[in-house]
Amino acid sequence: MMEEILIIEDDADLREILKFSLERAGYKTYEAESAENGLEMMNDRIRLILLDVMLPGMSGYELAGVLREKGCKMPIIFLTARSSEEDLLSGFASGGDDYVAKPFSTAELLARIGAVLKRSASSCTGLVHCGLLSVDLDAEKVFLEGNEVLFSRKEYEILAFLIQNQGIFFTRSQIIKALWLDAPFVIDRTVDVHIAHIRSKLADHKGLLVSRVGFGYSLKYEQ
Amino acid sequence: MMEEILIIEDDADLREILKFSLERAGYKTYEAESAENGLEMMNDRIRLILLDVMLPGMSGYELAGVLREKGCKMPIIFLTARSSEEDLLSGFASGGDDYVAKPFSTAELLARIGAVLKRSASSCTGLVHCGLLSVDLDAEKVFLEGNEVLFSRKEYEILAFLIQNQGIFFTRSQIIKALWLDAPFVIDRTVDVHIAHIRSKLADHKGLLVSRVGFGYSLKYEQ
DNA sequence: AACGGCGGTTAAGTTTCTGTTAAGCCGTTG
DNA sequence: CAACGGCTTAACAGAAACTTAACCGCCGTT
Repeated sequence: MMEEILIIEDDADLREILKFSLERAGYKTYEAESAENGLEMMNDRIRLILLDVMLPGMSGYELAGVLREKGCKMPIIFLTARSSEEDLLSGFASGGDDYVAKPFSTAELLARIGAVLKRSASSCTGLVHCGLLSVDLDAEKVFLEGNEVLFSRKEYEILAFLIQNQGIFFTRSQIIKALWLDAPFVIDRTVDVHIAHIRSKLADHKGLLVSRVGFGYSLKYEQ
Repeated sequence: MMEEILIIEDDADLREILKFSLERAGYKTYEAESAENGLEMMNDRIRLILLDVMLPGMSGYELAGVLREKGCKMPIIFLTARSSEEDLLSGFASGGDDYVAKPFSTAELLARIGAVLKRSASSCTGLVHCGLLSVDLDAEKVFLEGNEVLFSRKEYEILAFLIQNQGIFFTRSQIIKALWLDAPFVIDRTVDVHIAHIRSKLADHKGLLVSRVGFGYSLKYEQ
């Protein structure tokens, strides 16, 4: 599934560079040359807005304010020529998620986009999702395709830990340090066994719980 | 991943307003009504503390002192009545801290929070770039043009080492001394092989990883 | 033109890591 | 007391990674 990004930038050259870089990185892009134009192109498929602050007519900040007032929580990355503190402040004040000063490197921008998208993907409730797997951290329950699945305590703790840090790999030692607060002298293999049990309960979704030699285990929803 | 903020404020109304504003701005909040209470709620997920200076029992300043003594470097934003004690504050304001005088606007507070969080994040950011290559030192992930590329552990260690010392050449022996802490008797050629693997994964960006006779290997972004 | 030093690559052997099953231990429950 | 479930360790086959050795090619020197 391709992430869609709206670029709002009046400089045609920069817009073209952004479009090219983002599409090469696998994003689908929409382009607008003004805030008004961008507002029209808004739709709920768009996952992120790259927003120039200096635009003819309505400024980027104003647009951000309008969007937030409309209840639109989409993440915004502001592009600005000036790197003064004021810009940063007003960018955040209008609810922006990040801020990149021109000139910026493509790699930096891509990295920020990745970070912002990832951040916005994980929600703030006690319910955490990873594909068709959901964990209710408050009730300490696990659901697979909407049906509750029972896990033992240690299995649950590992699963909850991993799903709260999706996409990051943890070695057995790290998992033990994090979860075996009372008995930090447990053998690495103990984790393996719990992982095996978790996997068997994940049934058709074993693929969510991956391992990488030298890096450990991670819960990740791909594709 | 959502930023978590601890609010320590004894006025229930103000606490509620803060909670509401921060959560609307996308932060997760914890609330405490006293310094002692706040100390209990401390955990290392919390990225920022909003701390009233006038609290029943232990004051905000005292709490800050206790936290700093415990080696806790978390940024703190003090909330204080306008008239008083700015000298005292300015002494404290070193090291990522800030203060906001009551009454304050939500926008101002959010801006300050954003600035402080950004400052504390960028001061120790785990993201290092070299051209279109990025390495996330925290998540131990490598990105090429924004797409993740998988490296084995040794490959990753070498790449991370080189990108953190961009532009400097390291001989095979130096690399071995730095990275093979457990087995410093490894043959030089081992490094060559890992370098070859890394290069093949760098695809169109092999040019970033250069070698110089007699000097060794280096990661450098030119032009 | 032959040689030797050096870097790059490939292929193989060896080691380490992973997934799984089985079994022992312990506290709880009936 | 026996049965049970959960946690932990042990053991082993298969997979992945690491290391070594050997080979190829480049380049400067003789």
